[in-house]
Amino acid sequence: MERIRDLIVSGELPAGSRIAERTIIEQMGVGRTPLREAFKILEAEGLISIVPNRGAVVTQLTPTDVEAVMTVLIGLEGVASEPACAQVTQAQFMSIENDHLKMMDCHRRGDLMGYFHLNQSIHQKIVDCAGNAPLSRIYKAECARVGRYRLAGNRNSARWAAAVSEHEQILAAIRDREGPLLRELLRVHHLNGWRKTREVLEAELAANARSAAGSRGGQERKRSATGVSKPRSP
Amino acid sequence: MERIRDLIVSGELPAGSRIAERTIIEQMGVGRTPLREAFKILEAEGLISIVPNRGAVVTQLTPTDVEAVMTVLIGLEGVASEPACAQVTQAQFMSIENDHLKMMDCHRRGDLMGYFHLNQSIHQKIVDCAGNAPLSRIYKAECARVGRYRLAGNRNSARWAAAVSEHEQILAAIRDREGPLLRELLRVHHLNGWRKTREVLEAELAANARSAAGSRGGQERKRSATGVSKPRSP
DNA sequence: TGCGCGACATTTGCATGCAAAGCAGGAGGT
DNA sequence: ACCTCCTGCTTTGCATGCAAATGTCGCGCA
Repeated sequence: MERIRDLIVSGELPAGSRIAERTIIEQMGVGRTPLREAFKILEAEGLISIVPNRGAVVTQLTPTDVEAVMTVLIGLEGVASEPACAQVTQAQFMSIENDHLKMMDCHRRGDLMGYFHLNQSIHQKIVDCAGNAPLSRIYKAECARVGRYRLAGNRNSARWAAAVSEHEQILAAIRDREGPLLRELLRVHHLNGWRKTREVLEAELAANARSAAGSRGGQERKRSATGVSKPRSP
Repeated sequence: MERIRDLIVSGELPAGSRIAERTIIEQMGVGRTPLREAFKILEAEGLISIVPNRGAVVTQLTPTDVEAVMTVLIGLEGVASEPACAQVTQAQFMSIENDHLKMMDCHRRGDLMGYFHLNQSIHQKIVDCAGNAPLSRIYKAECARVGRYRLAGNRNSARWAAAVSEHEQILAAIRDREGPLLRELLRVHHLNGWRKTREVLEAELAANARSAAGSRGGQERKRSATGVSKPRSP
C-alpha cells in the first residue's frame, strides 16, 4: 500500500499514465480487493483519479495547478511559523539542525535526491513544531502531491546554492524564535524556488509538446498511457 | 456513499460510536465491497478511523483538536482572502449575497440548521472565489470534519446575532475588494465564534463526564459500541 | 460468590467469480 | 480508399465465500 504511494510520489509512474490493476497485482503479489482500497485512498489524496470503468490514472498537474498547491503550502507554513517558534523544543531544533547539516552535505556532494528528501523533512518538521496535527497532516499530503514536480527546480545550481543559503537564515530564525521573520523567510524561499521550478517545468512541457507534434500527434501521450502495463505478456 | 458521509458529517452517528458493516449494508441495501471502499475514503478524510479487525468508529475530536482545525481554517481563509477579493466576479458576489440574505432569514426564523448550512456555503464560496482548487478542496474537507462540533456555538443567541452582524461586514469587504480587511474580519469572526463554541463544547463534555461517572463507569461507551445506536439523546 | 479459562459467535480482511461497460480490430458497404 | 458498424477481448465494479482474529458468554473452580 505504501509502496504504491511511493511509486507514484517518487515519480516512477509517469504522470498521466494509466495504472492497470493486473500489473500491480502480479508485480506486488497482492489481491485485488486491498489494491482497490488503496486506489480509493490514493484517489482521496488526489494522487490518482479513477474514472469509472476505465481504471486509475496518475494525476497530471499543470504548472498552474502546482502553483495553486504552492500557495497553499506557503499559507500552511505561514500558519505554522509563529506557533512553531513559540513551542519548538531543544530536541526538535537539534533534529532539524541535524537534517540541515546532512542536507548541506548532500548539496556539497551533488546528491539531488538526498537533498530533496532532507529538504522535505526539514520543512515538515518545522510545520510539525507547531503542534497542530491536522496542519501537519494536510501539509504532508499536499507535499506528496506536488513533490515530483518540485524536484525539477533545484537542477539549477545557482538556485540550489541560493536555497541552501536561505535555509541557513530559516534555521537562524527558528533558533531565535522569530516567528514573523520565519514566515517571511519561508514565503520568499518558496516563491524563489517556485519561480525557477516553474521555468523548468514549462520548458519541459514545451519540449514535450514540440517533440509530440514533431514526430506524430499525440503519440507520446499514447505511449505513456500504456505505461505501467509492460507490453503484454505473450 | 455520499449518504454515509452525510450521516457522519451531520452528526446523526454520534462521535465515538462504532459503525457495524452489517447495519449499514442492510439499511442502505448496498454490497460490502463498495461500503468498505467508502469506509477507506472516509478514513482518509479523517471522518472515521478503522481499527484492524474491530471495524470503523466515528472520529471523536476533543475541543483542542477542533481548535487545531479552526486554526487551519482561519489560515486557509487568510490565504484565500486577497485573491478572492481580487478575482471575485459579479455573479459570484451575487451568489454569496443571495446566501447571505437567505441566511439572515433563517436567523430571523430561528432556523439553526438552515443558518448553519448557508453559513458554511458562504464561507466555502468565499474561499472558492480565490480560484485555487486545492485550497477549496482542503477547506471543504476540514469543514466537514469539524462541522458537527461548530454547530454548537450558535445556540447562544447573543453570539448568533453578533455572527450575523460580522457577516454583514464580511460581505461589505468583499464588495469593496478589501483583501486584508476581509482576512482580518474572517479571522476575528472565527475566533469569536470559536470562543463561544469551545465554551459550549466543554460544558457538554463536562456534563457527559459527570453523567457517565454518576450512573456507571464506562457504560456509556459500551452502549454506543453495540452498533449504530444513537443513545445520545434520551 | 467471585474469578479465570475455554468455546462460540460475530465481525472483519482478503480472494475469487460473474456480469457489465469500454475499447480495439476487422469486415463490409458506399 | 474511407467510413461505419459489429464482434470479441480486456478490464473494471460488485457480490459472495472462506479463513483469521477478536469480543462475549457460560462453566468450572477456589
